[in-house]
Amino acid sequence: MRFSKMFIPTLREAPSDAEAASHILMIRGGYVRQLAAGLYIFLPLGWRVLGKITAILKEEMDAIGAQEISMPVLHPAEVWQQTGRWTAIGAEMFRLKDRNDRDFCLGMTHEEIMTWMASREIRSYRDLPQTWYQIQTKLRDEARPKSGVLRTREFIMKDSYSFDTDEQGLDHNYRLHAEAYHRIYNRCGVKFMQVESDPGMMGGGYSHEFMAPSPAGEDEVALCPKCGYAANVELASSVPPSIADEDWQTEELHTPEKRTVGEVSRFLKVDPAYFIKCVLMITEKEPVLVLVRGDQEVHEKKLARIVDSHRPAQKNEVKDILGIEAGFIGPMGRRNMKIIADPCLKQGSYISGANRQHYHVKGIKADRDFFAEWHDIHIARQGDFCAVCGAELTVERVIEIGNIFKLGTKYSAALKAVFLDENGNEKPIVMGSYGIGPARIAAAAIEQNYDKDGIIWPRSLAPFDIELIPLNMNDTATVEAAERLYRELQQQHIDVLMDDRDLRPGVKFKDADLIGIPTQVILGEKNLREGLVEIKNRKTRETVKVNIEKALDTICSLTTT
RNA sequence: CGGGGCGUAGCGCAGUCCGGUAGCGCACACGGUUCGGGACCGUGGGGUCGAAGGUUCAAAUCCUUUCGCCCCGACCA
Repeated sequence: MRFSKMFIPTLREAPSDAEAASHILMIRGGYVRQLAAGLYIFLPLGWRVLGKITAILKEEMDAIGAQEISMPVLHPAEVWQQTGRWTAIGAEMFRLKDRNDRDFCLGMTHEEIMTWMASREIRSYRDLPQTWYQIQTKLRDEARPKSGVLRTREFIMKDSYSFDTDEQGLDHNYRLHAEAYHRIYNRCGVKFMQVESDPGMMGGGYSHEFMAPSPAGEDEVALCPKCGYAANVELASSVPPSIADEDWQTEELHTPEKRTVGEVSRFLKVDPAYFIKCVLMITEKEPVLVLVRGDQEVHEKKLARIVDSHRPAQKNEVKDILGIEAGFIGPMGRRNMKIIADPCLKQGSYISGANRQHYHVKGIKADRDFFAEWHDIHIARQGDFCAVCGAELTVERVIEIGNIFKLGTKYSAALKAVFLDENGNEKPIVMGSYGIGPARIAAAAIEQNYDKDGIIWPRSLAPFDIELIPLNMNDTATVEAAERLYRELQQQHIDVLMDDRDLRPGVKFKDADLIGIPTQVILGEKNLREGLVEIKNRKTRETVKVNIEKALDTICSLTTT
């Protein structure tokens, strides 16, 4: 490809509304343009990168026996109504009506439609197992699209779905997918880890996420360096650092106008870890008192798994329900109320609200002064200890680049996707679903590999294998040498971009670094007179001069390793 | 959905407080000099100042409404 013919609108300056490195560089490098919030156009370079990724996805999916198909993006409401997700999912689903006033939605994912297909055609255990996948557009009306291509309202996803007769079959397909994902990320050159995750709205009991470590990520994972425990902090269990047991007598303390743990802690000069943080939550059934240690915080998702939907009580609700202002509520004596407490409060003696205006109580002990249901509900933090082996956990920020779910029979039961087993018994198909976002892989690859001058693509994702840079387009010798090398490289099926623009060398160098093709071949007048060209590594900036006759071989050996 | 910020030429910005009819850099076009890390000189084109309404002799600037975009939070397969 000739640079002069290709649409590569590079930008000298970063757009003011971009923050993440991948966002800035994809725009500056002419890879993408934004149409509206969360809607991106992939320009030729960007589309080539996605093409590289989807090619890898197809190879690895095909290799585990998955079959590529393609499903509509426009879905009739009925199918989603049958699984209950038409109502379970809120504003995040794009909904519309056709001319006959029939309800439709735009597909956020394809469990429903895949299962619908299976329900129509799968009859017998002999038809199973099956794995179907597609690389296709999803639409979600995200509350907050952000970070360029990382969180968008429309995006391409590789989604596969496995159909099995039993749990063993599902286990097998789940494992095959996990292994394929490992190969995919390795081939794409992104650093990643597999962690336990919350299945959330997908339902089913078991799922993992694949995470690319990056400060630009939106998720956090807790990792144990010793035993390898790895989980999204949404569900990671951890043991907070223990505190010395204080043998306090129960006593009320006057704490005028001191309401938060921080305020009372400073006022009494006692570490926040010796407090019980006490929050009133309103659930559908009843108000619930939620307790964590003063230095910890409640994790909404962990709590949601126990009490379902809930919200913090308003100030006036606290007063109505507990009869005391929010700053002074405590667990003591609240026998006829549901209390959920974090297990780290079982031991020790604590300070909390006295249920009396401007007073706190010191010396509160579990199972004496209050009685609770014990659940891990605190947010796992750096410095907490592993619940499995006791080693110190680290917490890292990550980009979610894939997930795998064991769905079980949730969708097949709802949509009557059933088969007859060997004994003629009707059973629901056992399903799994598996997603990967190619644009997120591309963004993660950039977040993990860039410098001040631009992108540094892993070879497997780069839009071209090499960039040829003839410096002076007015020098016949340069142009002839470049054209010859260009032809020869193409004959070797090496993807080559030749910057044949009649521009100053500086501009070409800057653009080349920005675009980030891993190998640059520089043809300068002086070197050519000695029969030499330069081969430069974008990442290390190391340059070797080689004889032009040997350039082809050298480049070939670079691009194949 | 709550909080904050920003909408002025393709991009980055100034001008808004204090009203007087729009400017800078880059990019673009043409001419010339240049040519190994985003050159220089000259000439030139390009803007309903996000939109609507209002105040005023006069609005990018003041007031009201509205739309869009970004960031933080909530939410999120």
